[in-house]
Amino acid sequence: MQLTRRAEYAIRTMLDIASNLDDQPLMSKEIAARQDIPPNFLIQIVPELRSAGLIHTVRGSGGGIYLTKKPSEISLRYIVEAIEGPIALNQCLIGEASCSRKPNCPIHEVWALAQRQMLSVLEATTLAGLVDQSQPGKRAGKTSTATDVAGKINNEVELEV
Amino acid sequence: MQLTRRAEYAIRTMLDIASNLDDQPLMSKEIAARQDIPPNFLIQIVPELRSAGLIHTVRGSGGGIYLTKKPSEISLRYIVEAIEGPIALNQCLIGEASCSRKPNCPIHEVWALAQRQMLSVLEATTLAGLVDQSQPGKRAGKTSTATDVAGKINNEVELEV
DNA sequence: CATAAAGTTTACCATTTTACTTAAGTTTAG
DNA sequence: CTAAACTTAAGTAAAATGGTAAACTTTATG
Repeated sequence: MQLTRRAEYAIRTMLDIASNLDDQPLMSKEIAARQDIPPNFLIQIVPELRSAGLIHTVRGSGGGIYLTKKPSEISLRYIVEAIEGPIALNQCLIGEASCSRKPNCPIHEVWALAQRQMLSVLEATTLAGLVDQSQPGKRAGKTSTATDVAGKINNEVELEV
Repeated sequence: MQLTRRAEYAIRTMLDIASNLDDQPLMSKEIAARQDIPPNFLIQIVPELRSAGLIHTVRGSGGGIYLTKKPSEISLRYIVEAIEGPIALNQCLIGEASCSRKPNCPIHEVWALAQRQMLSVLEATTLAGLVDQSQPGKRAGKTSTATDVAGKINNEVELEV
């Protein structure tokens, strides 16, 4: 019931790159040092982010990592699922035919709702929003922070049961 | 990031007992058979529910299990935490001093919000509500189903960031 | 009072996941 | 050509997961 370290490190890495204002790619080692990530662990995570299409990597001297999309287009959910695969708070929420007790299992419905609530936060939160929150003052335009999301959730997020 | 089988089985067990209209205690074996739980696994889970104060157990012939509280007073969160310990979607949400990156870690804030959203569902859902949902027709008075909760979440649940 | 029914306790087990570490590549700028 | 940087593939110790099994205690009932 907990985020893995891999995924947490992936989020920190993405956030570190998004916070980088220069155009030159960032080295994995630098990111690891800044974000308290075991460097040899991070170089294992980087290829996964690349396979998921979240980053580009440049090999060789002077190489490094940069984002493939704008920070405002990358949600936390997307990063987590790139590392851990689809989020499912209960086994019965995996795929369609994964629970023999459906239909009419009230337990299933509750977890489905709990998961939608959680995902709505992870989807509404983008790297751009997180950068704004850690770098106030520099905030520019339409991004989304946890505080913003908290206000929105109760008004705008669609809920269906 | 997923509920353990232990906790899922614990929920089914509690729901099975709450659905029982007789006054006599239910046998662990019967519950296991009805709820698709490996019987030898369930007899390991039952003592944990007892230690947590959720059920009373009666030993010896004619013994069995019954609830210590009214189904309307037992939330899903309570059952899950009885088995798995406190829920924490991210390591940094465990206790107080568990994250060296606080304060001002935007990642922490997002997970805290996501967790509150999830917990609000698990707290608002009681065994009584679940019983109602699986046994329509017999519904009596003020209980809470997933559908009800979905309606409530956006209006009544307190959110602070 | 014997016995079977029921929960209790403890120990064990195989498999998978987690969080890393290590080492031998490959690519590319300079 | 060589050092910087990512790539690939193993390996590994510890913990969690999902069970199974066996010996034990308590209690109703005949």
